[in-house]
Amino acid sequence: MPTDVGHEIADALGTLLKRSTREQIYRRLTEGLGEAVDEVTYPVLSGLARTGPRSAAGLADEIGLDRSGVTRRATRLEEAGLLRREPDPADRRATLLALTEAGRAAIETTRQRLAAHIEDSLASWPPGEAQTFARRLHRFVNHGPFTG
Amino acid sequence: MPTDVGHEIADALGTLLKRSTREQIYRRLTEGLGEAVDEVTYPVLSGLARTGPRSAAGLADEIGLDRSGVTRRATRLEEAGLLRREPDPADRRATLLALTEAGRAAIETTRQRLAAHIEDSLASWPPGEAQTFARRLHRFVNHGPFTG
DNA sequence: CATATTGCGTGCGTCGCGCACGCTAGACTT
DNA sequence: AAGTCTAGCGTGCGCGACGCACGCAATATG
Repeated sequence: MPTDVGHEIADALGTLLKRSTREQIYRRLTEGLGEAVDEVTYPVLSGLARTGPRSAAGLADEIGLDRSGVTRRATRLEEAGLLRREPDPADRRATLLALTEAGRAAIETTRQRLAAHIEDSLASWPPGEAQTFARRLHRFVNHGPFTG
Repeated sequence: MPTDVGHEIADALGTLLKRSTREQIYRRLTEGLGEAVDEVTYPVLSGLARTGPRSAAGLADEIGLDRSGVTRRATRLEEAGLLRREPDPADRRATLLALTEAGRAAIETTRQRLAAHIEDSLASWPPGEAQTFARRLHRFVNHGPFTG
């Protein structure tokens, strides 16, 4: 029960990033999406859903992976019918990665399900606290100690 | 910019668990500890610091890893002088994993440094908000949607 | 005393990753 | 216009981490 803010957050992060916790979260994140979607491929789908069709290099930058990794994941997702490669009309060497309808539907469904699960679990919190927490967490993750 | 609590938290978690973010956090978590300590071995040290000397099996359970993994990490840390194996006086097949003084010092130093970094980054938050956030985060991680 | 069980450590196969290379296509120089 | 340089993608290779299954030693059980 540290009264120290920094330590409390640090410990929470440690727990959150542990393999077991991480895999449990991802298992739920990818539940029912078929075996093509897992901890590794999820960020590809998620990234594409956020930004729309995109080159492999750009996507690699965003999810912090080597381009070769993106290529391989994309191939797996392509074979599963969740993603398609389309030639960039403006640049004939580039290939745009885009979600198929199935891909979009899959990730959207799971996002909904996960969000519902989280909200259920937070239903016992005092009213308003969950909203505040969500905003703070968002701020912490996107503009906090690890993102400059 | 979802007003939806569940989605906002889900997205934040997604970002947080991305490889790039994760590795950045761990890089800072293990900064200056020598190359024996990294994303993989850190939970071993952290777990031992929390619970004291412990059997490999028990530790494996806690950090959600196979026993073989714990064995290997322990060996690495042992060679680096951060951990020592001592026979369990009560059971001669068991080996207790315990931090050495160097191990304890190393992880303590880093915990301090990380906590300070986090607090620095949160210094611009309105007074009290950081404390509240830390408590909520702790609750979310340890008694939230993914820990029953 | 014989058998089953527990606890560790190790060999093996699998998987994900980064790096470096080759190939194609566009950009730039002269 | 031709030659060279750069950008973008995919693939082969080696590395490291992991889980599984086995063997060995020690304890529990009947």
